Amino acid sequence: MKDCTIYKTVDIIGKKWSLCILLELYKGEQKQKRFNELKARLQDVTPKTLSLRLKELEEQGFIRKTIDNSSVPIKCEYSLTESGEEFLDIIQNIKKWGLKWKFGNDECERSNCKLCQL
Amino acid sequence: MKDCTIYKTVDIIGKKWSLCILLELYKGEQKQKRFNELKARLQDVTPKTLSLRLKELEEQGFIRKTIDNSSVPIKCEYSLTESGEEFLDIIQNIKKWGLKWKFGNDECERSNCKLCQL
DNA sequence: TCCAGTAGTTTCTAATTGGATACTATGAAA
DNA sequence: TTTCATAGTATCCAATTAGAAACTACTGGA
Repeated sequence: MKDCTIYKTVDIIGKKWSLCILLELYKGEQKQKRFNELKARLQDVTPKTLSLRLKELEEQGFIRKTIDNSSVPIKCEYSLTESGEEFLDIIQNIKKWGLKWKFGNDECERSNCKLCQL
Repeated sequence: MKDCTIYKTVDIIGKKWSLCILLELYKGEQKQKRFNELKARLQDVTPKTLSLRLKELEEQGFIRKTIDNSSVPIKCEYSLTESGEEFLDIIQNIKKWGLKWKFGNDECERSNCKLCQL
């Protein structure tokens, strides 16, 4: 059972901030986002946790990190890979499900989600 | 951010056996399944963990528990609710994603998943 | 020289989660 | 009376995960 695809995929993206990070990278015009930018948007995340999750997501191929050392200070930019973008369909369905069955639309209206474009 | 629908839904179903339990309840002809039956099918789960997850899933409305005390010993049967069934679309998409991007089809062929009808 | 902004890391602690193992209670059957 | 099957609990411990707070290293600019 532990070699079940579902089981293994949940191990990768079941952690507290993983899906929110992917969602945050999807939002807005600008698809490249910097560390401090993500930290500011995901209000309650600590730099330690954000750093760990970004590393994991990169290792697992959901996101890529590009380092722009043309200017100073160095800027690191994170963006979705192709597989990460495809995973957003799932996140979208989770949101739809959550809104339908668990949390009223109004909750989402009041929260940051109104900006999430899903 | 913590009132984000995604964040909250992951809190509910991000735990280790939750999705596998839902999947197990979906499989097969017989939609009602008993505790020991689930324990046997989800090979590595301990009764404690299974018990906790079933309670959570019931509280959250994914599954329902019906007690058949007509015969002895009492039989408890678990089955998906309507919202639980709808969540299986998401699980199916997670599986598709996992097979496409992370784990070869062959892995799933070798595992119990070949029986999962997703 | 000191501050600001970049992107994190370090340390310590707390909370959550999961596993191993043994145990409970019920009633029927051998 | 012991055993079996039902459906779990209880206890203890280990591992994982998350958070708070402070700190690092780099360089440019005031």
